[in-house]
Amino acid sequence: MAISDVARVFGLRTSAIRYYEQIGILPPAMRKNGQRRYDKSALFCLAVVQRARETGFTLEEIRELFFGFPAGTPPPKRWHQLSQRKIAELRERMKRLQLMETLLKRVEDCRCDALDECGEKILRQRSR
Amino acid sequence: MAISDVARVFGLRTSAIRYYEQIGILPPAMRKNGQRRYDKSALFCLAVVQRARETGFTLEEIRELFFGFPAGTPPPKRWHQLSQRKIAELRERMKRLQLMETLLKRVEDCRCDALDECGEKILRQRSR
DNA sequence: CTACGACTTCAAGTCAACTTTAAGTCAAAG
DNA sequence: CTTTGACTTAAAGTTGACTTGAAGTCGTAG
Repeated sequence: MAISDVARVFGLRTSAIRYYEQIGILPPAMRKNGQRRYDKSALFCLAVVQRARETGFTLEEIRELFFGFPAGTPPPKRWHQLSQRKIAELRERMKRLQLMETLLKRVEDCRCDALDECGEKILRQRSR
Repeated sequence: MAISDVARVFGLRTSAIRYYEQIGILPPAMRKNGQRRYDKSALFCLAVVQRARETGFTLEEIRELFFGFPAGTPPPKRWHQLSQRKIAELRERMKRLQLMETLLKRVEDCRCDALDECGEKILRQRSR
């Protein structure tokens, strides 16, 4: 499989795939006339990367998933460890979104005649 | 009020305040010996900016809030219009977080012996 | 032979929202 | 007079995850 095919299958740009290889989260691809060719195990690897991205892991965390454990550490243990941190992070982000929602609703109650007045009210509220 | 006082009151760095001024979402501050001095109305303005940031608005959207409407447009109308877009965006982000949560939970069911196997399963699942 | 399309590398650019740095000004304190 | 500390500016750097651009290589079709 050529890089453009892989890109199509995974919905990625070829540049992204090269980038993943460059930063070392994909192993160097086999070459045919200097061009990358991908076999099943390369696809499996990329599938893991993509799933991890969808799950919210950063590329750095994905590197950790692959290389941050003693060789032979089983995947469940790896995933679990990374998940712990991620779930906490997720909760934080949920809270943040909920705060934003609350503030958005409060915005709808604005009856001010000028933006200065908004600022005044915000400061008054905050100092209490 | 000097810039450092304003920064302390608002929990911002002075550099952030200068930056806001630079990009035009804060009006040029009055000067005393070349140094910025802030009066009430400047504080009100910054309060609006900060509240909008907390609410999830980008600096670009805040610029819109201040300058993207015909002069004299009352704040409620301004806020409302921006809120509409933002609420939709918020829903998208919530959905994304919920997907991440789902995927995180699924990760916990991993029983694979090697990461390659994870990739294989992901691809099998996806093709169905 | 040449043109084409797809690939290659490496460096640099992009985005948002700031921060950091370098070099300079100023007023008050010692 | 000099030092100190807070301020000033403009420009460059930061972050993460890529993308884009320039310049070059390859195999194939005409």
